[in-house]
Amino acid sequence: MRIGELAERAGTTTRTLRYYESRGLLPARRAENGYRSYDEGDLRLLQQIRTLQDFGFDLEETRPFVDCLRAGHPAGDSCPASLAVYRYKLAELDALIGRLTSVRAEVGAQLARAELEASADLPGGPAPRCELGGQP
Amino acid sequence: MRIGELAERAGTTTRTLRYYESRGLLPARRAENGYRSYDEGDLRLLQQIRTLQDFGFDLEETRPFVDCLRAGHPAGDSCPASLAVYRYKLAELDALIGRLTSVRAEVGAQLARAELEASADLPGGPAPRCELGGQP
DNA sequence: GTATTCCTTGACGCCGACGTCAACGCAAGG
DNA sequence: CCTTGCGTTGACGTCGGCGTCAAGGAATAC
Repeated sequence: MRIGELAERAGTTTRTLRYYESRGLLPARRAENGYRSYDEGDLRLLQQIRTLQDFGFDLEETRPFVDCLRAGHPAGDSCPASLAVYRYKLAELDALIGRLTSVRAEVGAQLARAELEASADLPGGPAPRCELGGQP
Repeated sequence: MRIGELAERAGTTTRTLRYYESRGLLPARRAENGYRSYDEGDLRLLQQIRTLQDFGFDLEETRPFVDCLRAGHPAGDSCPASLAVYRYKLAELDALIGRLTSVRAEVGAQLARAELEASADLPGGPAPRCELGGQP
């Protein structure tokens, strides 16, 4: 199959495939007329790349999976190098999620505080101050 | 104060300050010799920007806070536009954290599965299969 | 005077994963 | 023959937030 068909079947673009080839990730055989020629195996490699990309893996990080598949293994993650990337990625995700979660808490707190102060300034007077048994 | 001092006091670089000015975010007065001149108020503005940047806000998203401070309000988030950015950012953070969390779960599951399959292939035979009361 | 350190503007570099355009070749249908 | 629609390579553009020179002026120390 040619580049356009592969791109369409994988839900990507020809530009992307040429880019992968330029990175040495997905080299293509060539037909007599110079056209790139792909088979079903290439589609599988490409699907592996795309899946990991969707997970947010860097392109380089997909390489062990692709190599693993091309080495004849049943799955891209059947090789130790792939597992290492999984583990690294998990640690990275945990760190990122942790940071974002604490940022979310901070921002949420700031918003709550700012909203309080705003509602305390707007109406007629310092605030309703609710009906607490304080200083009358 | 001049640009170097402001940068140092804010823990950033002169390049960053010039960049902010080029974006119209933190314009500077000029001394007679052409040097940029800042005061304590500018430091406050800059600190506001840096805080939000550390939270992951885009530079443009800090603009309402800076404008708010410059308008004389006690805090950068004392204005409705700032609160709107807070809310937008919270939604964005929630969406991102959600995506990352589901990706983390996916990757974790893939790792577990791949590790299982690896350990089932390596040793002498299909697996130890533990000592369960099964088919002897 | 001169050495040092600050300041000025301008402009290119970087990063990743492509998008987009240019200018061309090749194959097939009418 | 001509058009249409694939393919080819090459090269520049994108985005954000600066880093990193380069070439020069200004203020201070000695």
